[in-house]
Amino acid sequence: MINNQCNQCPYNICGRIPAQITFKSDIVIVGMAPGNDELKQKKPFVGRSGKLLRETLLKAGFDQTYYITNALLCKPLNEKNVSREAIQLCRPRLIEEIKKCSPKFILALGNTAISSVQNTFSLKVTSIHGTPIPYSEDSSITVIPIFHPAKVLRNYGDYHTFLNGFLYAKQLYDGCQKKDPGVTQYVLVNESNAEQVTKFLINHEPVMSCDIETTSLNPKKAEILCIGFGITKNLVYIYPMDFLPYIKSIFEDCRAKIVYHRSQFDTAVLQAKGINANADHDTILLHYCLDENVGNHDLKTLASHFLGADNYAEGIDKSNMDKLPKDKLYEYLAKDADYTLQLFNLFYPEVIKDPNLNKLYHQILIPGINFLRRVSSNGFMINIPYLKKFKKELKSELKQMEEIIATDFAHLWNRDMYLSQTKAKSAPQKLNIRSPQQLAWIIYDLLKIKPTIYTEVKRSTNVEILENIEHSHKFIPHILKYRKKHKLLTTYIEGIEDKIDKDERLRSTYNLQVTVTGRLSSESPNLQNIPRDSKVKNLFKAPKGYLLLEADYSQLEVRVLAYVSQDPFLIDLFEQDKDIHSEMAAKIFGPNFTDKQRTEVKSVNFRIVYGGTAFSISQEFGMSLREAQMIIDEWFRTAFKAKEYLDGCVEHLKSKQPFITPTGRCRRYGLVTMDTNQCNEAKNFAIQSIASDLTLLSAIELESLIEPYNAKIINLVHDSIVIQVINDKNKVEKVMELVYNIMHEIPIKWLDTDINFKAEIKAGFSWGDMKKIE
DNA sequence: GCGAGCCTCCC
DNA sequence: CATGGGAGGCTCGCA
Repeated sequence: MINNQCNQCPYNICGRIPAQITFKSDIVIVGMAPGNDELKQKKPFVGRSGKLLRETLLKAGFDQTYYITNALLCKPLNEKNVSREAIQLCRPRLIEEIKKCSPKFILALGNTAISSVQNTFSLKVTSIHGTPIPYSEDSSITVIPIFHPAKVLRNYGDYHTFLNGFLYAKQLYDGCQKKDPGVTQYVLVNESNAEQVTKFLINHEPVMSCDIETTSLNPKKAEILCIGFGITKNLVYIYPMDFLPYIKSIFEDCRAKIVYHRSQFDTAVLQAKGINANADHDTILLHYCLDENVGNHDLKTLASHFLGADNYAEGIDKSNMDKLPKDKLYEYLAKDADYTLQLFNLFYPEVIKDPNLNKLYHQILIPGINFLRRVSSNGFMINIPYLKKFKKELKSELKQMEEIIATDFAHLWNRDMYLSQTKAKSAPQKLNIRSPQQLAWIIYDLLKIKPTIYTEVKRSTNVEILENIEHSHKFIPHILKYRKKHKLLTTYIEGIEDKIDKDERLRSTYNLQVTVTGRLSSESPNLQNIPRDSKVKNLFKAPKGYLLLEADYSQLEVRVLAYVSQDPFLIDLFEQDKDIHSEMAAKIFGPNFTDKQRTEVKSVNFRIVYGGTAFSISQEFGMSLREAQMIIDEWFRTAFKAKEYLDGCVEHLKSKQPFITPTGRCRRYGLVTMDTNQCNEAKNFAIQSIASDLTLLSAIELESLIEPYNAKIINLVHDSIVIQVINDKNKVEKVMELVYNIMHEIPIKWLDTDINFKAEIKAGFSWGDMKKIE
């Protein structure tokens, strides 16, 4: 099938699959391009992707009568970035092939296939996955975009979505109706109907959706433009903001439960306007219960996947909604509210029929999301004069260091040599010290330094490598120092400064639906990765007249390991409140262990719960593999039940059954690959998950108990709770006692165990200067 | 302007 | 090949 087009194609030299014999088929499957296996066998989809594709087709109920081809006949030079030119050149051939098959459905796998089939580069598989669209060449044929199986093999969490795509395709093939969200109608509230509509909404039962449109994505700055209430499929009532008293009365008196999508934002905005809104339900959390694998639970994506909604948000800028004409704004709001309610009616029955998910949703996620909104709203006080001073210092130090690069190290940069010796397409006149590519050229090509350690990234310039070659050139330590300071300035000084509110407080967004294990995530800014360096932590302070308390669960994950494995050695250790690092060191090295050995064991104690290997330990401490292996073997010989537990997790993974924790968390591995990464994840899941839930549950429980003592929770970091409390001796003592007791009791209550969970409390006026309190 | 890749910070 | 879970800043190539 070589034609004139091929002569112009950049991939013409790479080898191709020859023309296939076409045959009539109702289903045509279009992939991307051949890989090595495909080229060898001269057939599309014969490798790992092909195996997964065939298995999934079978699982979805498709028999063997489909025709498989690719958007490209040749192997691309760079699979991650396929040339648009090549797609267009190969397209006429694909169209011809499809025509000969005369299919009813085309399954387009991945972006390259979709681009070719639909003759456009604007469709992305992640947003239109599983949404049927008419074929660009013949609208009587339906195209269904689905992930490329290679994507699923790289990220097995996508398997659920992938399988759902095929299942839906099969339903359509069998003649089922397309999903249809219906036509959303809205009633605009005005002077004449406000009274009546409000009364109607207040008496409506049992559930209604609520969504608001605002002028900003920051709840503190956002002005509400309009509020919509969805009461039944396709029917939404919209209040413009002139009706605030009516709106208020709905939130105060309504009998229905209110469902939001990403309730933190809407309820925070309403709270800022003096409306006491709390989330009864949240579709983002419901979907998270049903699928912890997808990181994105965006309303638009869910509405498209589950309701068959079109791309109704196209061209709408969420941060600039006041620029939108009113009719467009209302239509958009109405759809958001309508789809939220429709999704709720779809997801909620699914969640409550599973006792674990039901418990997780009602007892943790819903109380949790309202709690986290309040933690965020409390905010963490920043020492602004100190921040300004710190910033100035760092800026001048960085400038000095850049000048040294420009003068003393100028000879290390040769633009032309760099361009000719690397694949770089462009390069600056002066060296950019922040560019890993340029740095790699200097280290590996110009200076020809050979690091003695291995890294996953080729020609890496990361800390490990730089420290390894620190003495090879005086330029290297300079880079290390620069990187450190630059990180400090950009991420922790400027990144924080940008986000301080008018009242000198920093408010992070805590997400409850991001991680697969149930840990929280924190963003804008991330308050969970503030450097331990006290110089940075001292940016965070207690307000005047207040004190900071920080309560940490000590060795939380090891204690959870003791719980899940019921290991007698570990349980006994915690029961007797002994120092786990010393006890373990004594078991491994005998009673006369050195401080260095204790440090090594301490590190192993933490790594064990992540599935750490002898290799990584030997790298960290520069010991032999044999020595590292000995430590691990002895560790597991001592805590043999822990070993059994971790091995059991791998067995459980093999069984393809979900992992479930006592708090109702569920980890489903749709595609079980049994690779190292997945096995380690399986070992770690319950430990990390239970540990983070214990902290969250303790914090939720504490919130109302410490409130009478003028104390508020202002941050959470995985196993620690940061509290601000009025600086009054009696009140501080009372709060500390409560914290200590609750953190001890929550595991007893939730895990039904007598394993001794213990908190450690520190106090201070500044986060970088906290002293342990006995 | 966007996304991938790299790097660095946390538990 | 070789420890799990995150956020975010920067560069660079592409559109």
